Amino acid sequence: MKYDAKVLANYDVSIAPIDDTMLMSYALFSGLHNHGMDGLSERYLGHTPIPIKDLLGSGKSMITFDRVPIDEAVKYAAEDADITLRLWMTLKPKMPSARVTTVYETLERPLVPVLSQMERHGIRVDRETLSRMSNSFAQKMAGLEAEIYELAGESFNVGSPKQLGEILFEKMGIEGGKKGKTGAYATGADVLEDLATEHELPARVLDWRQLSKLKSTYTDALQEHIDPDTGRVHTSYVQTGASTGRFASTDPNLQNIPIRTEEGSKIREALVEDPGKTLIALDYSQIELRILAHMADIPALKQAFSDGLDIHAMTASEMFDVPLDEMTPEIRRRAKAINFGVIYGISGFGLARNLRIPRGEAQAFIDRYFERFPGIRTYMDDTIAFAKKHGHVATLFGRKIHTPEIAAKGPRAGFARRAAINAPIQGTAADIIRRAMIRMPAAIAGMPCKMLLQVHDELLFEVEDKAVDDVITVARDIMESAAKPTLALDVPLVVDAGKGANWAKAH
DNA sequence: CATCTCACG
DNA sequence: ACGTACGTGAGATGC
Repeated sequence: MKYDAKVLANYDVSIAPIDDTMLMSYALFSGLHNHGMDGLSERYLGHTPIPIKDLLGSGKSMITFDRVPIDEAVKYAAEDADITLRLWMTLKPKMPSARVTTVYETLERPLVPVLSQMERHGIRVDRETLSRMSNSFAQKMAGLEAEIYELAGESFNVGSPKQLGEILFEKMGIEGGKKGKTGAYATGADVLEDLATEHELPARVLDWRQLSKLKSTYTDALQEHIDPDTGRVHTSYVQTGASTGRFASTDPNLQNIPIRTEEGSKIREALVEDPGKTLIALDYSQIELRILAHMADIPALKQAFSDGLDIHAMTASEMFDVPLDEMTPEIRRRAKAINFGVIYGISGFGLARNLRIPRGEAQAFIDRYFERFPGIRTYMDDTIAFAKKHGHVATLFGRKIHTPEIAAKGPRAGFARRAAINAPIQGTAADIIRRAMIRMPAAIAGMPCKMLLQVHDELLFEVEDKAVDDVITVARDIMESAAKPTLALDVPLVVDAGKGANWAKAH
C-alpha cells in the first residue's frame, strides 16, 4: 500500500481507510516467512503471479512500466488487484487474536502514510561534497595500491579476497592462514588486524578496504541516488524488512551511513539541510538496555537508569567490585561489551571474540554477571521456554516473532535461542519508536518541520530555523512518552537531541 | 547468483 | 564435540 500511496500522491490522491495484506501477513507470521505478494499468492492461492521481469526485463535493458505494451500491462495490473483482494479474503479471517489485530491496527497500518511522507520528502544530498571526497579517496587508494604492490612484489586486485589470500598465505608464506568452508583463505578485518601487528601489507590493505568501502558504497553510490527532480535522496523503508519489527532501508540504505570512524563520519557532512532550515537528530539513549532492565526486572539496572547513572560504569562497578570513582576506561569497556552481549543472547565464545580475551575468562565474566544480576538468567531461560512452548516470542506490545528453529538440533538451535532472547528486546524498542512516529505528524502539525529519516533508535527532522527549539521540545516529548499509556515502564526513556547544518553536526 | 566483506543500530 | 554473539543492505569478485 505504501508504494501505491506514493504513486497516487503524485496526483494529489490520498486513500483512507486502508488494509494491507503484506502487513497483515507480517503481524501474523513474522519470522515464519516473507510477506511479498508473489510468495503469499503461491502459499495461499496456489497461483504464481506473472513475474514483473517478464514485462520489464532486467539489468541494463530493463524498461519502465510506462513503456510496457498496454495489453501486457493490463493483464499484470488486473492480476495484481485480483490477487490482493483474494489474499485479503484469505488473511482477514486468520486474524482472530486481539493482540495480533491490535499490533496490525496500531503499529503497522498507521505507519503507511507516515513512511510514505518521509520517503517523498527525502533528504538533500550535497553532490559536490561527495564528489570531492570521492576524488580524495581515489588518490589515497592509488597511493596505498602502489605500496601494497611493492610489498607483495607484484600487482594484483586488492579488492579480491581470493587473490589477497594467495598473496598473504602462499606467496609471502605468512603463517596462520585458515580456509573457510569454500576452501578460500579468510581475509576479514579480524584476520588482517592480527596479521597487521607483524606485517605491513595487511595493515595497508585494511586502510585500502576502508577507503574502498566509503567510495563505492557511499560517496559514489549516493550520488547516483540523487533524484534529478528533487535534488534529494529518497530511501525506501521496508516495513516488513526485519522479523523483530525494525524496518529495513533500501535504494539506498540510509540506515548504515558511516559514523564510527572519523573518515567515515565525514560522509554525513554531505547529508544537509535545505537553505533556511536545520537538521535535528533525536535518538533514544540506551533504549534496549532500559527495556532489558524492565523486562528482566533487574533492580540495580532500573535504579541506575532512574538515577541517570552511567550504566556501563555501574555494571562494571557491580561486577568487578570497583568503586565508581575509581572506574577505568578498560574496565568500563569490558562491562559495556557484556551489556551488549546480554542483549544479543550472550555466549562465552562471542564475548571472548569481541573482547579478544580467552574463552574461559569471558565465561567467568558471564558467570559473574549472572551471579550479580540473577534476573537476567531467569529472563533468558523463561524466554527460551516460552519460545519452545509457543513457537514464538513477543514484544511488550504483543508483536509476535515466530521462532520455528527453536526446536532444532545442532548449531541452528544456538542461533534460534539467541535470536529468541534478542527479539523481544529489539522488537519492543522498534515498537516504541514506531509509536512515536505514528504520533509525530499530529504533534508537529502546524510547525514548519518535516520528519525525514528513521535509524532504529533515531529520528531525523528538517526544521525552519526559527522553530528548531520548539520542535526539539515537542518531538522529544513524543518520543520519551511513546510507550505510554500502553506500557508503564519501570525505567525512564531518555532522548538526546542535536542540531546542525548537516547530519554530522546534528549528532 | 553465491560468497566475502563491511557499513549501521 | 561443534560452532556461536542480535538485526539488517550493498558492492565487488568470480563462477
